[in-house]
Amino acid sequence: MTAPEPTRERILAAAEELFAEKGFDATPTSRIAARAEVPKGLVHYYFARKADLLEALVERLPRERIDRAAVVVPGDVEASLCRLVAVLDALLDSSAVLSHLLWREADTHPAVRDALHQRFDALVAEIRAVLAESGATGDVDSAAMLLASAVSYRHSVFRHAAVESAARTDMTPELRFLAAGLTSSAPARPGPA
Amino acid sequence: MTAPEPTRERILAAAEELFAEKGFDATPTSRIAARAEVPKGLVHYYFARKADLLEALVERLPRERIDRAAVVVPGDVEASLCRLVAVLDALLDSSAVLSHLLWREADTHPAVRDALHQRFDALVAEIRAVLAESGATGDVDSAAMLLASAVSYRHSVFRHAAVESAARTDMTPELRFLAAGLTSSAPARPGPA
Amino acid sequence: MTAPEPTRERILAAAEELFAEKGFDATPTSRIAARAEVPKGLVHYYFARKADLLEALVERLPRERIDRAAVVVPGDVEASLCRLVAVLDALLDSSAVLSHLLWREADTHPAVRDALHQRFDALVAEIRAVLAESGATGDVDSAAMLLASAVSYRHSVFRHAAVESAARTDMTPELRFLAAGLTSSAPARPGPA
Amino acid sequence: MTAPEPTRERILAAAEELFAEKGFDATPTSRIAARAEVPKGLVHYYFARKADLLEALVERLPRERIDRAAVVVPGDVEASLCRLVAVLDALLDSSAVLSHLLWREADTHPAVRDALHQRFDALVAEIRAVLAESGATGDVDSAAMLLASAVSYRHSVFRHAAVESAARTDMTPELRFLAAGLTSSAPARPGPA
DNA sequence: TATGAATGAGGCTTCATTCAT
DNA sequence: TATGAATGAAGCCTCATTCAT
Repeated sequence: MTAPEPTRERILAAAEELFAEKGFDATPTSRIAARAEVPKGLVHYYFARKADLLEALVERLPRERIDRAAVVVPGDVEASLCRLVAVLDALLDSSAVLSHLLWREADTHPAVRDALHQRFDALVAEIRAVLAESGATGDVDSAAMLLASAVSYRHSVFRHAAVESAARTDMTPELRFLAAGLTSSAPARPGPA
Repeated sequence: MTAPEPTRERILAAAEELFAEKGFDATPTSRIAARAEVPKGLVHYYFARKADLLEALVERLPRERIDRAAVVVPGDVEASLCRLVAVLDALLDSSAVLSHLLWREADTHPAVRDALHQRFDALVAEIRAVLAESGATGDVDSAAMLLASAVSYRHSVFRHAAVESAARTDMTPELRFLAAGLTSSAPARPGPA
Repeated sequence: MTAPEPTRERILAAAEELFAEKGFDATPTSRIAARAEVPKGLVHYYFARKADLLEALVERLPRERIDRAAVVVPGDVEASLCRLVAVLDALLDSSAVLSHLLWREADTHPAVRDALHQRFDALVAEIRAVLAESGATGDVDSAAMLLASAVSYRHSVFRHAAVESAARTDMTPELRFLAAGLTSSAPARPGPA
Repeated sequence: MTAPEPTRERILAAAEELFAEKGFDATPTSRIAARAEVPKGLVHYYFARKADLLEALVERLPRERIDRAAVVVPGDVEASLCRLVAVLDALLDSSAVLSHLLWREADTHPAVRDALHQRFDALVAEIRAVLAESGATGDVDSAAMLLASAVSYRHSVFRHAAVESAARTDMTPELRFLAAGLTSSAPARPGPA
C-alpha cells in the first residue's frame, strides 16, 4: 500500500525536466538516471526505448479542465476573458516544462504532435464556451481562435523570462478589443463560403 | 559572374533543409555533407562548430520587407488584411524551413532565440503600418498583436500538411472580425493604466 | 581469489606500455583497447577522458621502499653506494615504462609533474639515509644530490639500449669518487651562505 | 641583401616555441602558421612533412662553445666550477625551449635523440677540460660525469619555475664537494677493471 | 614563390542498448 | 525487480597533406 511506482515516477519526472531543459536528443538516458538517482540500467528496464519516455510523458499530460463557473461573469465578456486568461496562464505555467517539451519534439514524434494539436483544439473549445456563457454575441469562433493563438504563442515563445518584447506585456488591451467586437450587435460568424 | 561561394552555399542549403526536417541535434554533419555533395571535412572547414551553421543560417535570414503599396486598400481594412495575410503566407512559406528551424532551436541557441523575437516584433510593426495606412481606427495595437500571434502560430505549429485542425482553415473570418473592430468609431488603445 | 578488476587492470597495463613506447599524444585510445583486447568503448567506460589514464597510472606508481638493512655496509661507504645503485637500477628498471612516461608528460600534465618531483626528493632522502647509516662524514647532502641526479639522468635519458655513450657505462668510478669525499675528515655541508 | 629567408625563419621560430610549450604531437601546423603570421600553405611549402620542422630545429641548434679563458681560474678548482656552472646556466637558459623540446621528443625521433646524446657528451668534455685547466687532480672523469648529470638534470626537469624542490637551490655546495675531491692528492680514475 | 580551398583518415568521446547476474 | 559492466556504432572535430592557381 505504499506509493505504487515511486521509481518509475521519479524517472519520468527527471526525464520531463531534462527534456524541457535541453531537448530530447540532447538528453542522455544516463543523465536521466542520475537525476532520478536510480541506477542506469533501471531506466531501460522501465522504458525499453528512449522514445518510450516521451510517449509516457505525453500520456501523463493532465487533461486541464477549467472551472467555468469560477471564470464566467455573465453579461461581462471582458471581465470573463480577463479571468479566463488568468486561469489559463496559471494552468499553462504549472505544466510549463511539459508544454515546452511538446513544442520542441512535435516534429519528430507523431504522438507528441497529435497531443499538441489536440490541446490547441481543446483550448479553442474552452474559450468558445466561456464566451458563450458570458453572453458574447457575434463571431465567437473567430475571437476564440484569435485568443487561443495569442495565448499559445505567449506560452510557447515568450517563455524566456529574460527577453523583453512587445508581446510580453499583459493582454488586457487585446482582451478589451476582443470583447468590444463581441458585445455590440455584431453578426455571427458566417459559414465557410 | 557565377555565384561567389557555391560550396559554402550548398552546405548551408543542405543544413537548412536537414535541420528543418529532423532538428538540429538529430542531424549529423556527415549527412549535411552528403546532401551538399561535399566531403565531410569541408563542412568543418567552413563551419568550425556545428552551431556555426545555425548562426550562419540565422544571419542569412531574409529581412522580409512587404510592399505596402501593393497591399493596402485605402479605406477598406478587411480587404487590406486579407491581402496582407496572403502576402505574409507567401513570405513565410518561402522561408518555411528556416522559420521552422527557429522555433525548434530557440531554446538552446540564444542567437536563434533573439532572431525569433526580432522577427515577431517586426511582424507586429508591419501589420500595424498596414492597418494605419488602410484607415483603421481604434485599438490598432491590440489587433496587430492578435493577428501577428495567429499568423505566427499557424506557421510554426500547423506546418504539418497532413494534420487537419480547426486552425488549418483560412483566416478570413478572423480578419473580418478584426476589421470590424477597427472600422467603427472604436476608441484607440488606452495607455497602460 | 582471482584479480578483482582484470579488465581495468589490463587497460592500464596496455596504456602504460603504449604511452612509454610512443608517448601520450601519439597513442590512440583505440590502440590501447586493441592491446588490452577489450572493445574500444570499454576504455572510456573506465576512463572517461584519456588523461584519466595518465592520472591513474601515476597513482598506481609503486612507492619504492629500499631495504636499507640489505644495502648498508657499515663503515664502508663505497660498498654501500655500489649496492645502493644496484638496487636502484633494479627498482627503476622494474617500473621503467612508468618512469619513462613521467619524463615525457611532466610538462603538460601537472599531476605527472608533481609526482616526478616527489619521486626525486624521495630518492635524495633515501640516498642520504644510506650514506648516513654507512658512516659517511662530510657533505652528505651534496653527495646525495649529485648521485640522485646521475642515477635519474641515466634512467631518464639513457634508456635507449642501442645508444652507446660515455654515460652508459657502469658508475663505479663515480661512486668511488663520491665515497672518497665522504670518508676522510671532510667538513659537513655548510648552511646557505 | 635583405635577410636571406625571413619567412622560413619565422616559421621555425614559431615551431620552436609551440613545440616547447605543448609538445610536437599537440602542435598543429596550422597554429605554427598562425603564430608565424604566414598562410597555412607556406609551412608545408618549406617543410613538406611536419617532422622536417623538428629536424630543421635540431640542425639549427647552436654549437655552444664556452670561452674557457674567461672561466678557468688556474689553481682554484672550486672557483672555476662556480664560474663554469654560471656560464652553463646562461647558455642552457638561452636555448631553453630547444633543450626542452629535445627532451620530450628524443624517444620518437632518432635525429633528436642523437643530438641530445651528442650534447651531453660535449658537455662532459667541456667540464673535463675546465677541470684540467684549473689544475684539478684525481678522478676528473667521474667528477665531470657527475656534474654534467646534475646540470643536465636541473635544466631538463626543474624548468618549471613554480615548483619548489630540494634540487632547485643553487649548486655551490655540490661544487665545493666536487672541488674538494679534486684538490687533494686523490688518485686518477682507474681504467675499466 | 605563395595561397588557401579541398580532402579524408582517424582521433576522442558519447550513448542507447544489451545482458549476465 | 534491479544492476552495472559491456558493446560498438556513430557523432563531432582535428589535422596533415595535396593541389590548382
